[in-house]
Amino acid sequence: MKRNTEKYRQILEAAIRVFARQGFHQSTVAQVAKSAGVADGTIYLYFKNKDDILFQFYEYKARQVFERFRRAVDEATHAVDKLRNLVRTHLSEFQNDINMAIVYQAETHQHRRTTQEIIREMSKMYRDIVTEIVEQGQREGKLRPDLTIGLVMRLINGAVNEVINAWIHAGGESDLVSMADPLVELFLGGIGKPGKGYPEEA
Amino acid sequence: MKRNTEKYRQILEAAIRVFARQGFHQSTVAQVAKSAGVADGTIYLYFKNKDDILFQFYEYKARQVFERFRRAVDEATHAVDKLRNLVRTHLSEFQNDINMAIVYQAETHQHRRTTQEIIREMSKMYRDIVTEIVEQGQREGKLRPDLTIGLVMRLINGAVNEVINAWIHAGGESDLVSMADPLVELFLGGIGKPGKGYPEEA
Amino acid sequence: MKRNTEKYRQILEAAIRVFARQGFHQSTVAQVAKSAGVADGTIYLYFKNKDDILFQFYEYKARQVFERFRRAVDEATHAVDKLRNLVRTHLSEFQNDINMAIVYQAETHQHRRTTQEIIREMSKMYRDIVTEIVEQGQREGKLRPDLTIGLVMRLINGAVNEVINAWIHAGGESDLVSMADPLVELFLGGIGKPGKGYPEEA
Amino acid sequence: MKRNTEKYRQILEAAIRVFARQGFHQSTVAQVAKSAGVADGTIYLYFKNKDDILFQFYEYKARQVFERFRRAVDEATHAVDKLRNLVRTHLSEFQNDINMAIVYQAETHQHRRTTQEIIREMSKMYRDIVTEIVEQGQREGKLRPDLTIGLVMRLINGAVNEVINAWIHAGGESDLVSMADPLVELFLGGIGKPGKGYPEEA
DNA sequence: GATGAATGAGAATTCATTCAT
DNA sequence: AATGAATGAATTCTCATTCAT
Repeated sequence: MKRNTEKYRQILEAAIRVFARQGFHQSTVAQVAKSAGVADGTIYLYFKNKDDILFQFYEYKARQVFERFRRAVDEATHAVDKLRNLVRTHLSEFQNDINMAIVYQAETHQHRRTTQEIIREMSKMYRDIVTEIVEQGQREGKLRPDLTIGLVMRLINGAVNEVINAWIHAGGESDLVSMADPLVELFLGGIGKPGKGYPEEA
Repeated sequence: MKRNTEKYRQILEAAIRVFARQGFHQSTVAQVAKSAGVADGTIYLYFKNKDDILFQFYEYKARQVFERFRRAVDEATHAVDKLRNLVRTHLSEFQNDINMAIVYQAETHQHRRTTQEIIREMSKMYRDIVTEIVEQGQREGKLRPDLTIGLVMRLINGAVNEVINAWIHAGGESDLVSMADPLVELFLGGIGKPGKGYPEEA
Repeated sequence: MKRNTEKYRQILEAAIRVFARQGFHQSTVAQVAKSAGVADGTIYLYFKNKDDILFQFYEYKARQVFERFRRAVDEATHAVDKLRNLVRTHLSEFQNDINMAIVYQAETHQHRRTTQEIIREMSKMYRDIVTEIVEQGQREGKLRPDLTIGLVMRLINGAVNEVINAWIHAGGESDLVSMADPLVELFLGGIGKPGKGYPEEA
Repeated sequence: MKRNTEKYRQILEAAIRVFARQGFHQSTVAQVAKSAGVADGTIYLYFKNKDDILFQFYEYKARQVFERFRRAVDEATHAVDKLRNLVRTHLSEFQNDINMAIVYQAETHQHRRTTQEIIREMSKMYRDIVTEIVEQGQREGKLRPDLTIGLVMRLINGAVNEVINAWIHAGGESDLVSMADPLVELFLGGIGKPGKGYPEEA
């Protein structure tokens, strides 16, 4: 069960390619093997079973992505810049690897026992980042003081995910990253006309 | 292939129950039959095949829900109230039928040929509603004039979906509808502190 | 289990139609019922089960045909005329009812327990007719005295069946009966050139 | 989908055995697998599906037989000897492999889409052989000059098939090949008494 | 380590037959 | 007698997984 070998990576990438095209369930181990250029049995030298491939996808690919979110956020000083970095990185990472994006979006909502734990962990990572940004932003006086962290996280993550989904559905052609700044402005300012009672009175 | 009979409804509800618990793919027709209290073969008197059950779920259940969104929105006069009704109804419909919610959230991201068309149709319905709200809100001077409809739709739909997902993951115990107003306020006012440069200058 | 009623005949005819188009096995009882304009369950008021429909086909249709062979043969006085009548009637009966012809030719070679007995019986009828013709023909000095009855029967029946098969394969358009006299001449005279050593020396 | 392997042959032979005993339709893939001593799934490594087994039977077994007809005919110089070789080989090939004989006779009259093409092809092969024999025989002055090829082919093929069928029904015990020469004499001389008006005047 | 042939459990689906109405 | 909805046994086929080479 060697990880970090060239063949491990080769199989995992092939799997993501195949899963992206057909969905995890519609894909067969034989297809993954063929796409990876190895024999069917070889898969089992690197992965416990088919489910484990998906698990490793989260463990090895998705986790990496989330760690880059962390790093991107850390590169900024102010909360609003951190937020901008978060959204930008989120979009650019998914744009850079559309197969990863497709698999992530499609399989994350299936309540699989195998992946439940790690998905929860990544969700927590995201929440931690947003929490940090919100609290710092409030200290900096840049964000409203009455925010519910959980709700803000859902607002941000939900909207970004939805933008990614739309991009996938459209074929992944357009420039996803260019949506980052408009999105952030929307997060910050909302859709209500300023000075019209929303939401200063809240 | 009788629709609208008692047995049809009975099987469809059973299927949703089973799919919600195990996911569509992990569920067998035999399980659905057992849960519906009918013989395996009976399923095929009402549904073309297993995929057709999922299709009918969208056609018969989800479509109904989206039509209720439409009606709820139509009951309000002003754009902001329409938005509030949309979000409230969205949350309350899903809260009222958690199995429907689970199946909808889990299966909508799978790019199944069978369901693609109807999902796209519902997505369009949603976009039409948001478009109407935004345009009216702008005419009323309540919403910012520089909004990109697509982005606003993703903001709203994405955030609401994410809230629903979190609720599902938490076991569906809490009161989902109570999140409606806070969410709407967030949409309208954003998270930025008013008067701090976001986004009045835009 | 009423026979000889109008509905019995109606179902049997429908069955033959359906079996002719699709083969016995590929046909479903539901298709037969539909083609007969009755409910599925009604079939079982007239036939024990699906196999019984095929059995009744032989019992009621094919047997009738073979009895007409008998009668046609009896109408002639001389052996050669009897033979001619046999072949003519054989061809004309099958030409008159192509569905019967198709089902008979297709299903007779399947060694079904249900139909074995009656097929054997009809085979015996045929052999009796041929035996009679041959023996009479020999007494009349018109047929060679050294014939093996079994072989003659196979020659005649086999050739006639083959002609019918070819006709079916060709779509049943051409005039089958017109092959009768040429066939009989072939039976009588063979394909060898007379006086060239065949088969007088044998 | 490896052909020409030992296991391929093993499964095909087992299938023919099972089909001969029960008929193609009455046989299950599981029975074939068991009879071949392999697992059910193994069948599908060598055959596309159940129908393909029957197709391969024609492609690999029956075609071989027909090619032996060709070769046997080519070994003779004179038309009548060619005819004799054809009939002898036909009977001896079927006698040598009674299971093949049973399956061939039983399934050839079912108008299956899968096998239609190859059966037609073999039928054409047979017709070509007969045509060649007849034309050569006429040139040699040994066969009547007024023969209809199609009819002659049906006479020969039909009679031979009928002889084979009778042999199968009788349990395949008797010596089939010994019927060859009597059959050929019958073909050549017919059943009519020479000099009695059949068919010298034609 | 790598292979890929073989396995056999498991699932979808069909359809002859029954039986309450 | 007639119906046709319901049944569930039976069958084909798939595919994750194993293991001898």
